[in-house]
Amino acid sequence: MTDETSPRDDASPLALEAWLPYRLFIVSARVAALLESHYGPTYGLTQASWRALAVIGDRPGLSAGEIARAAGLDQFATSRAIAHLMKLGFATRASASRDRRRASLSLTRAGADAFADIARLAGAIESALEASLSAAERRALDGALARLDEASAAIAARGLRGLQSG
Amino acid sequence: MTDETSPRDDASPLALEAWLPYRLFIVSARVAALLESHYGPTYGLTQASWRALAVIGDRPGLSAGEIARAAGLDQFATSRAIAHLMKLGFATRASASRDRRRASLSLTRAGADAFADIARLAGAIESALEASLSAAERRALDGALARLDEASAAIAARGLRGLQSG
DNA sequence: GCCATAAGCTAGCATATTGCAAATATATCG
DNA sequence: CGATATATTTGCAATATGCTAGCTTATGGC
Repeated sequence: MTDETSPRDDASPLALEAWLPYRLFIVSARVAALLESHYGPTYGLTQASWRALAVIGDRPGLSAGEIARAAGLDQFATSRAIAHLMKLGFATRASASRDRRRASLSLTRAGADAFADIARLAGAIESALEASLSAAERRALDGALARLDEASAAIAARGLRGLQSG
Repeated sequence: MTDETSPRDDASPLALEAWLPYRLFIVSARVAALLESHYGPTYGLTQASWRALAVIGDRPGLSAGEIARAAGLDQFATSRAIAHLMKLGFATRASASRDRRRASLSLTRAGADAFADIARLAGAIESALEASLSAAERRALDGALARLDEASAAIAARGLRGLQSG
C-alpha cells in the first residue's frame, strides 16, 4: 500500500506551510502585528479602527457602509470602529448628503496626522518587503495578486458548492 | 506646496487597497472564511483548532510548543486548540518521550478523516486560485512569496526600530 | 399627504474570545 | 535534595463579537 507507484509517497493530505493561502496569511499577519505594535500603544487604535481610519483618510466622505466594504469589515465592526475614531477625536461625521441616514465621515486634523504617521510606517514596511524582490518579481507579484484577488472573490461568491465539482 | 515637482500630486498617504500586505490579507481572509464555513458547521472546529489539526496531521508527534510555532498560534491558543481537538475526539496525547512535560500529539482515525476531508477542500481552493495564473506566474508568485516570507520575518525580528532608519 | 415598508446605522446585551498571571508538572543542576 | 528552569495548562478579568431590536430617514403605493 505504501510502495505502489509513487517514489515518494505523499502521505499528508495537506502541508499547511506550503498551502498558498496560508503563505499569504503569514506574511500579512506578521506585518499587521508589527504595524499594530505601533498604532496600538501610540494612538489606542485597534486593527479595525486603523483600517477605518485609513479608508476615511484615503477617501473622505464615504458612509459607514462604504467604509465597511472598503475596509473588509462588517457593518457592526465598522460602526464601532467609527465610534471609536470619533471618541479619539480622529473623525467627524457630517450629514451633508441629501440622504440623512448616511453620514459622510472625514478625518480631523489629529486623525489626518495619525494617519500620515502610520502610513509612513506602512509605506516603509512595504518598501522593505519590495526591496527583497527584483523589479520583474514585483511586476509578476502585482499581476498574480490581481488575479488571485479576482479568483478569490469569485470563489467566495460561488461558495463551497461551486468548488466540489468544478 | 501642492504643485512643486510631481505632476499628479499623490494626496493620500496610503491607499489601503493598494498596500501589498492588505492585498495579501484580503485573499487569505476570503479563503479562510470560506474554509471555515465548511469545517465550522461540519466539525465544530475553530480557525485555531483547524490549524492545529492540520499541523498534527501533517507532522504527528510534535509537542504543543512546536505546533504553536508551525501553526502561527501563541502558546495559550494552541493549548486550547489541542484541548478542543481532544474533546472532539480528533487528537490524542502520548507521553512517549523521555520528557514528560512535552506530550506528542497525533490524530485519531476520526481526526485524520476530518483532516483529509478539509484538506481536500483546501486543495480544491488552492487549485482554483492557481488556475487563474499561468505556469510562469505561479512560479514567480512562489518565488516572490518565499522572499516575502523571509523579508517579513526579518522585519518582524528587527522590530519597528529597524525600519525608521533603513 | 399619509401609511407601510425598506434602508442605514447604532445600542444593548448575552456570549465567546483573549491576554496574562499564576499554578502545575517535570527536568536539570549544584 | 533544594533551587531554578522549562513546558504546558488554568482561571479570571478585560475585550471583542454576534445578534436582536431600536431609531431615524427614505421611498413607494394609495
